[in-house]
Amino acid sequence: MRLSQSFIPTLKETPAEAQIVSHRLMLRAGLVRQTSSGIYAWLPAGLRALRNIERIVREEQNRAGAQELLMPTIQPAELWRESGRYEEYGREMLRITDRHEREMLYGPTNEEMVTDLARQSLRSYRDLPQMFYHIQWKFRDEVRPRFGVMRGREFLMKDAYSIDLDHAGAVVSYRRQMLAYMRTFQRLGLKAIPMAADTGPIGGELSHEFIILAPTGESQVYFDAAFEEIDYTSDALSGQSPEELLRFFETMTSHYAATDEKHDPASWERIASARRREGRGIEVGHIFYFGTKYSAAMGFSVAGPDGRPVHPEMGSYGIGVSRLVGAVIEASHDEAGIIWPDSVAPFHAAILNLKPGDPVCDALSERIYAQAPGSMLYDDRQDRAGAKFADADLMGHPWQIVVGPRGAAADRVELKRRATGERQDVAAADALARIG
RNA sequence: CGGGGCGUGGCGCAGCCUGGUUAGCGCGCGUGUUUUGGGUACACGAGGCCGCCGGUUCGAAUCCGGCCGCCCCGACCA
Repeated sequence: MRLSQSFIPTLKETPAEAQIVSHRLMLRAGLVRQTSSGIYAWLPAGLRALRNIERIVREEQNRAGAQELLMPTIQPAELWRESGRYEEYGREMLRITDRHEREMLYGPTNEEMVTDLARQSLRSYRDLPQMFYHIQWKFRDEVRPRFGVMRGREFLMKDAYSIDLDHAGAVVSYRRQMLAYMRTFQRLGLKAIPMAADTGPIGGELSHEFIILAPTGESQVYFDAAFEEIDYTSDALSGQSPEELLRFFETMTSHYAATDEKHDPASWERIASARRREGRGIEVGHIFYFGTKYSAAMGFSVAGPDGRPVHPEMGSYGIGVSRLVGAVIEASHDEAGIIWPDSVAPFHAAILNLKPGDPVCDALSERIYAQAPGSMLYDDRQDRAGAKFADADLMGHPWQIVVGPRGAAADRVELKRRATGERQDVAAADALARIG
């Protein structure tokens, strides 16, 4: 993408409404613009980051055996009356009436709809297990939206649903999702900690929330260093047989991890002090096992092996995809701007042409850009070098390829790694190979 | 929902208390010159129904009332 022709409106000053660092940087780097309280438009660079996160979430869901589908944003109130949540959910649910006076709602989650789809077509225990997911916009009419996309009213969420014949099967599905979550967050460059959690309005008996570490997180968290040491993407964890999943789950739940509300100093003291870790955390995912809560309430049953009807055991698994864009920035930034992990960055590298109009600089910049126009942002603006450096740091590209008159004459460019600030002078021909 | 605050060119703000001539400053934007490896300097210029509606007044950005929007703290959440 050529910056001179792109809609990436960066800001030198911070808009007054933005309080936390990710919100400020998202506005300043031209990733999003607010259209109403808690509702945002995603601009080209922001959308690219959002799509990258979405892609990783999708790959890990597929790997976990979940099938992607896409359910609507608007749902009929009737379904929610069946489960009893239409009344329960309260003002947080955005209710809509269509022209025929039918009551509808903008979905805050999809348990009812999944159960309805399942009961229409799943009739036998032979049809189970099933695991579905979709990545769809949700709406929760928060009393007080804040923190930019981290706590918006409209947000993009991955929600998955497991349907198993019995408790044993449901627990395997639950563990499978837990592993997918750890892999997903690791690939996003985040340190994630699973913590036992309350089940809230979704209900159920087994639940974990996933907290990622960020210096500006909302809550204090305490955990065992073990969580930092496991490579969740390793082959050892790729088999996913029930036995392997059990071992994994036991590892996850055997180590201490708690938010400050549930922190137990006595247990904490029992951990070797060198292994104690604490920090600030942001919740980015939540998984629930809720058994037959919806299948029973909504009359979803399948024929069991003995011919008798059985209510399947279900679970649901959410990841706040749009929230993660903010969360990644909270976890990775400095005074100058965003520091994107390679896997999330809207652009892998920016080419900074320090002297546009100079035939040598232009030719060299164009030559590099032509090699990978899809993954690079070419700063071809008629602007001062300082402005380009500042914008590139703000936008957080993992790499900057600096093309200046001095180096270009010798066919050399400077590579800057955003995360470390490290610079190296390399032959132009080697530049792309060096940055992967 | 309880408590607090704010709406003035694209962004950040001043002016409002103590109504009165062309509504101001910085940044950004445009043109020209200048500068050329970390937001250059100078000059000229464009851009505003002062959130909306109503009231008071000879006169309202300024005073009064209502409405709308946005932000912060708290309770609540992916």
